[in-house]
Amino acid sequence: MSDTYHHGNLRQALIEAGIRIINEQGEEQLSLRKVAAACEVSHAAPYAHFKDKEELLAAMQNSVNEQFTAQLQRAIASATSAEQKILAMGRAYISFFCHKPDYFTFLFGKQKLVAHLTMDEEHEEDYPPFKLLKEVFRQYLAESGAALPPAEQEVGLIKIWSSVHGMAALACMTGVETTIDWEQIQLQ
Amino acid sequence: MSDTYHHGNLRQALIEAGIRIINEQGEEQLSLRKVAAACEVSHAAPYAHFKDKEELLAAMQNSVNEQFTAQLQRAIASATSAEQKILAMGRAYISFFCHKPDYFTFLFGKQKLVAHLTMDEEHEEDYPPFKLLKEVFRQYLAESGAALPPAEQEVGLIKIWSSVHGMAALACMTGVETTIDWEQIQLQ
DNA sequence: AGTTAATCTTTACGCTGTCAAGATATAAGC
DNA sequence: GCTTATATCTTGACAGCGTAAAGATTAACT
Repeated sequence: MSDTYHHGNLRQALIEAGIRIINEQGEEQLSLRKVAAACEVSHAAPYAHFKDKEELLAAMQNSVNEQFTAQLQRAIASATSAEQKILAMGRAYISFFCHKPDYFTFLFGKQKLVAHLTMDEEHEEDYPPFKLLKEVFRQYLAESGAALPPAEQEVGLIKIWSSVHGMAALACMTGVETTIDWEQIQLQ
Repeated sequence: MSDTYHHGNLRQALIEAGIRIINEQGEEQLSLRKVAAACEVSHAAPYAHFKDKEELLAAMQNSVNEQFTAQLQRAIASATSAEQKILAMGRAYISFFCHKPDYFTFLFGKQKLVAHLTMDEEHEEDYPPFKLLKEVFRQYLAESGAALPPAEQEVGLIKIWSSVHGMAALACMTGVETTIDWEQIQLQ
């Protein structure tokens, strides 16, 4: 009878409503029923699009990860040398979470990252931001000319990601992102 | 009537049962009612000792943090020079979470760390592991003799903590703690 | 037009955190 | 020693949660 029995694009609306709730009320306040209500839909409607609450959360994380990856890509594109690309990417990585600290816990809170910490192969299923770093680091190795043994290459890769991710974590956990200019801290 | 109407030390028992549940079933499976049941006590009994679920969680985190800090202190005590103390502490930091990855999310999942990232003052309320690092880093600066300007000291402090914490995060998130010997990776 | 599949609603269930009221054990005061 | 008070624990209740089943509504296809 009603002209809006079908929502039209409920799946996407649920994802966006969920992200909005996280930004406005925090992740702890997020519930399937609230997300459904925000879309003006019954509390069981989401089950037509997601088998689980977990599956909705995964879709939301995918969406946020796309924003994150896009920001990293823009930073890389804006730099010329491979070394500058790495530094720009690190700054963008930290900057992203300084502006949205809630996203840090949301993306990394329940561990599930796939990342082969080796330089030898390509792994399609690797976490996209990590794949980006690996690409740029490969360029850096080629550009610098030094033929490092594989073990040292992997250590270098881990060191860069660790310090960048660690700085983002510290900024978000300590809440001092406003008093310290993290992006200005030299990475190497 | 019953000889065990009063538990004796329910508060501590609840804390330990909660930590046990996290280790055996994961943090997501933890509920106040399960913790109470594990202590063979009614579901509302915890409210005589904790105003909230959050307050019980905070007490559990305190307990885990004490184990963590104790391990760091042992590592520091086992080294001679300040430089070795820093390296030993970093390895212990990473080692702690490699052996208990669930503790990483549990301790750092909901951001709340207090840490004044400056070298000039003492702050009693700072996160204990951070206070330890600050102490040892101060020793290191004195030992190395180089009189760095305060800004560079603080950057050094942040860099060390970031890379160590970041490595622990990566180890826990990627689940490769078994294939990579994180403790062997040189920190500096 | 009639069938099928996708989408959404309604209803129901068990689990959760929390509160209020009452029961019971310990401690304190006389 | 008895009473009183306080801390501790139980019972019962409530709203909110995730989820499943059954039915209603719409869209798509033949």
